[in-house]
Order: sequence, then structure tokens, then C-alpha cells
Amino acid sequence: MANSPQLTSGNSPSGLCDDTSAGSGARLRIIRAAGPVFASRGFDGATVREICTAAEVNVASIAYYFGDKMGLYREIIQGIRETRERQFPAPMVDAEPRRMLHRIVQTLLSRMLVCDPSGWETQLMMREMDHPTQVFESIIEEFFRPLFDRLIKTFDRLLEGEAPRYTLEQLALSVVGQCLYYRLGSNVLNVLIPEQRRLDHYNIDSLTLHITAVMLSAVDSASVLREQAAISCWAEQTDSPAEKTEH
Amino acid sequence: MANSPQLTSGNSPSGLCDDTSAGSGARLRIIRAAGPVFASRGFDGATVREICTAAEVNVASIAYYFGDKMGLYREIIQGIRETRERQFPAPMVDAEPRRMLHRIVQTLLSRMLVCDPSGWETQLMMREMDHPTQVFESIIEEFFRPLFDRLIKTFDRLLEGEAPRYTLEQLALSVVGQCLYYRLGSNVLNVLIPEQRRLDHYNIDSLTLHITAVMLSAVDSASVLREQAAISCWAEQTDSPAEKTEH
DNA sequence: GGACCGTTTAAACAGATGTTTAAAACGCCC
DNA sequence: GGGCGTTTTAAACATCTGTTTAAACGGTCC
Repeated sequence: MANSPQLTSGNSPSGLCDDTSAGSGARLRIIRAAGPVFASRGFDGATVREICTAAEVNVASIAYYFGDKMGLYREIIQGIRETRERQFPAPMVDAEPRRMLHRIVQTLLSRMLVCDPSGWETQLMMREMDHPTQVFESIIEEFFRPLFDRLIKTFDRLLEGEAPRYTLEQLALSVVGQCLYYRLGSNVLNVLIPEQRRLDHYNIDSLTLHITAVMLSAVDSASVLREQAAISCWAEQTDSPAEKTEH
Repeated sequence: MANSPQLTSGNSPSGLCDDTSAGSGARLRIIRAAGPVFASRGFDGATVREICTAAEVNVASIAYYFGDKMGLYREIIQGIRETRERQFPAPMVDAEPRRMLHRIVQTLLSRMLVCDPSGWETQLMMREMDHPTQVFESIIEEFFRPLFDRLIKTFDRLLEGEAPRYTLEQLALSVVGQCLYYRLGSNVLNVLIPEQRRLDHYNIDSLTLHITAVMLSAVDSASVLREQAAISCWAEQTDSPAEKTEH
């Protein structure tokens, strides 16, 4: 607690906060090494020793530069968010809602499935989603909320204001759910789908086409609303899935 | 390794393998206590000491009865699977494919969202899905594969054999993805949707109606296939979400 | 040179982890 | 009661965890 350079100011003791710089500072080497480790092991599972070994720095360095393990984690998360928004910005609100939906799906899937460098950023975000740490809420607000709002506005236009708010939300969540599943359920997918077909038909373009088509079918001439009414007719009478076989 | 009663036979030293019995044996008390702990902390996060304290047994008991921590975990997972299949059995293959789809969605959502006792079983299954342990593959094969196959067969009937295999798979995964999201993304949902609407419209019945309607819209008169063709026409030309803004 | 600065180092800290040990307690049949 | 197999116990084991300490290093400026 005596030394340690920038704990209160919270940023860049060596003056560099740009990830693209090839600085040889220990601070940057830690940040670069910590991402993949946090992603593959989780916050608790990752050990400072593994990170420091990968970064080729002393174990004490992370306490020196970031205060503690959590301080480092916070900085990693923030870096991901900035990178993502720069790489796949949320699409502008457009004139044509059908095309708008297509672009949002494409953006979502791109953010989910991109594996070019290593894919660890998305993996880390996914971990936050079901094991939230202290930074969870800010991630939602700044990362998901914008796309979610755009989806709702788009569906509202497609349905010409005829659907209630909760239906718009359910449609938006159906989009998000389908997109996310190809990342969250990738382990399941690897077991259920043979490899050849996975390569051919489970890339961003193919999935964008599929998901957009499903959702456009649902909103075409308010089809989803008609279907709901139709289902309600015959669903009441006999169905109730297990009849609670155990009382 | 000298003592320990049933490690090779793998089952019930005290003769009881029925969870419903109110046996006072330490073995049962461990199994009952371990489930929630594994669910809330994960396999690595859960400590044998916490489990044993909750079960009011000595720390050595879990090694004595189950060989090691992993042996206990395996037995917990197996117990969940049996309970779930008894409580929400996969629906029989039916004459009417539209109703069949409705039942499968209902079963999936029921298995996902049921929170009656404490909800820890589903939470544990979800954990397996993105942090697979050694038991992962057997879970998929015996728990997900049956429903997945039924979904594919149902969509094949709804589309009257006109869609290729990969489209059937994508449709099936769209169903699974939407159902799972209301569990996996429940943390996100809690932030994005105000509480009142959550209670009113995010229960099993309401979501079953929504998801079934969306998917039936997609297959109605092969709508999803027509939409895909339509999108392909105008998607090629201008769209490519971020144009790789960096270099 | 020598004092001062930010940085790096090896070692140690206190605590938690899964697992093992050897002795004690229990339940039972003869 | 005595013997015996099963179960339970407290203590110790070795290892790993995040964090801290105090000493050493490498410059730069007076």
C-alpha cells in the first residue's frame, strides 16, 4: 500500500492506455496475457500466478499495477467493450425495418461468433452473463441495451404498432436468444451436429439468413399474432405436458 | 483406498438408492446437501467442507462413500437426469405436428424454468453446458438428443419434406435457443425487463405460446424458405456489417 | 558519487483446498 | 461380553490460493 503508482487515478502508470501500442511495459504484457486466462478459467479459476507466468512478470506486479486481481479484471472488461463497439458498431436506425433487422442480427452474430484472433473476448462476456461479477450491470447497459432497444423499435415498425410492448420484447429476446445460443450452446452443438455440416451451415452468413428469415416470417402480416390466437384455441383443452405425474 | 465400501460396484453401500426414502444415512444426507452447493458454486467453486457442513457429516465421508469429489458429482448429475425424465417426459410422437411442436416447447420450457423446490437442478445442468466436466457428453446424448430428434422430425413433417437437413437442424436449434435463453439469460433479462412485466408475461404458458407461434409462422406454407430467398436478393449488395473499419 | 524515483524481484505470509490417516465409536451376531 | 466389519471422527497432509514484505535494481538529476 506504500508504493504502487496510480491506484487512485486508476489509469496507465507508464502513460500508455492504447492496446495497439507494442509497448514493452509489464503493465501491457499483463493485460494482454490476462484476457485469455480469465476467459478460459473464469475469474475465480484464473490464478494470478498463471497470468504472471504467461506475461513473464513477477507475481507481485499485478498488485503493483492494478491494486488487486479484481482491478485487473475490471480493466480487461472495459477494454473488450471498447474494442467491440469499434469493431462491430450497432447499426444506425434505418429507413427500411426489414433490412434493419437483418443488420442487427448480423451484428449480434458477428459479436458472438467472431473467433479470428482467439475468441476469448466473447467467451469472457458469456461468463459474465451467467456468473455475474461486479461489472455485470454496466456491461448490460452499455453493451446489450442499445441493440435491444433497436430491436424493439424495429419490430414495432414491422408490426405497424399493432403489438403490445411485451410482444415486442419477446420478439427481441427471441432474436437475442437464437444468436446467443450458437455461442452459449456451442458445446452442445459440437455433439449434436456432425462436423462437416457445422462448417458448411453454421457460419455467420448462413445463420444470419436463417434467423432473419424466421423472425420476418413471424411478423409478416402479423403472422405471429394470428398464430398465437390459433394456438390458444386448441392448446387449452388437452395439453398440459406431464400432468404433474408426481403430485 | 484400504476400506471404502462400494467404489467398484458404484452404488448404495447402505442399500438405498431411492432418493424419496427418508433414510437417515450419511450418504443420503450428503447427496441432498451437495446438489444446491454444486449448483450455486459450480464444481470447482464448491468445497467439500461446505457440503459436509451442510450435510452434517465429517469431511472424510465424501471420500469414504464416493471415492472423491468427482464421484459425488457424477451421482448428483445422474439423479437429476432421472428425476427430470420422470417429471417432464419427452412427449410421444403424435399425429398432429403443430400440436407436437407446442408440446415439445412446453416440455423444454418446463424443464428449464421449473423453480418449484429451489431450481438448483436446472442451474446445475446449465453449468455443465458452458463449463463441461467429464459427464457432459452423456448428458447431451440422454437428455437433449431425444428432444432434438423429435424436433427435427416434427419440422420435417411441417415442411412436408421440402427442406434440407441443415434447415431442419437450424429450426430445431432456434427452438432450443429461444427456450434456453430464458434460463441462461435470466440475469440479463432481470436488468432489461421491468419486474411487473416479467411476472405477467415471462411464465411458461406465455413463453410457450410466443415461441410456438414464431416457429409456426416460419414453417407456414414454407414461409421461412421464401423469406430466405427474398433476403438473399437484397442482402448481398450493400450489407456487410462493419466493413472491417480497422485496416 | 549519491540521493531519489519508479520498478522488479524472491521469499514469505496466512488461509483454503482435496485427500489421507489412524484411531475411536458403533451395530451386530455368535 | 467378545469379536468383527462398518461407519465416523479429529487431525494432519501436501498443495495451491491472493497478497504482502523488504530488499535489490536501473535509471535520472543534483
